[in-house]
Amino acid sequence: MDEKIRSGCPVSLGLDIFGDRWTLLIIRDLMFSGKRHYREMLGSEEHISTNILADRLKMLLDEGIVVKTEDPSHKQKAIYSLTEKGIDLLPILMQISSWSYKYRPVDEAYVDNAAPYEQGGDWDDLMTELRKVHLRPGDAPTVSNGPSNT
Amino acid sequence: MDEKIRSGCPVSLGLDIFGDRWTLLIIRDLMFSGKRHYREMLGSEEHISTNILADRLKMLLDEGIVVKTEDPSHKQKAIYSLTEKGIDLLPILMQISSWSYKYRPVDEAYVDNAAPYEQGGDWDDLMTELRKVHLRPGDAPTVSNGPSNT
DNA sequence: AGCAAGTGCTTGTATTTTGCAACTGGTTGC
DNA sequence: GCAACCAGTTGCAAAATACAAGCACTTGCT
Repeated sequence: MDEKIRSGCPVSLGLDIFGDRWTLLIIRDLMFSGKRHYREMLGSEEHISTNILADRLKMLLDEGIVVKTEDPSHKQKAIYSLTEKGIDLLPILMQISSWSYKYRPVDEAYVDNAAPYEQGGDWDDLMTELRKVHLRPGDAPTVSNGPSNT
Repeated sequence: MDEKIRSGCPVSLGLDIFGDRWTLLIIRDLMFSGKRHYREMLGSEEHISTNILADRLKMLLDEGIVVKTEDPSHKQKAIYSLTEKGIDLLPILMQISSWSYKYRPVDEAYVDNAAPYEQGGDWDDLMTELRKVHLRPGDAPTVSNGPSNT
């Protein structure tokens, strides 16, 4: 089930998916904070509501940006991972960060991390790293989420 | 008059401003479609509502991302221009486009334009061009809207 | 064996934002 | 002097969001 498409413009088509206050923060958690579980993302400092998080994760699964697997250590635990499509969102997050470092009051706690994310940075290394962590080959999703199930 | 800040994270700080369905489309209109007037933006194919457009333009003026000047040709006409801060959003739009070209059903009408926007493209030339068109030196905003920040 | 804490959510409700359509006060061209 | 155009504003319904509980389990501890 595709979300509503407003036009064939590439900017618009991107925003149709992640043009909201929360979606890219979930991606950020997966990419940079090493958060892989629902409760961890709930605990991020922006305090996303549990129903919104559930809704967005469902959408990201539907879109093939994220996959869900079982955690062997706990039958109720789910591990969320980025797909290649999700990892490819990194340059967008990087450019947003870059702009914010220039124009917004970024917290000092983040400034240390700023260097590697600077313009012309080595995103490729970072993406390679993300692929290693998220894209374990042969690791098909074990928690099926039939597109558009209830 | 700062909008609500959820955290000091650079991604979050960016989304606090343009993390919605419409704001970046307005920037796109100013950047790529040569639209400089209210009515022109209203006419874009995504059909933004007039109250939303008015609201977002007000916010963008407050944030110093856009400035408003009088159109000498018509006393009621206003010209909207990007500031440097606004022009610096170009890399974000480019990365969004790039991702959409790869993963979304971009309309054929846009595919011709795709080439110059490809990865590693020469955004600098485009930004130089935008500065020429939007940043006319000594052209201070003639319609004051009391920006409350830098 | 029993219980508290933890798991990914769902449900219900109040508040906020959005979408839609009509309308406003003024300007301009003919 | 009048229709078309200008940048918006206003009012209302619908949708999205935030907040707080609750649910059906599983796990670790005793």
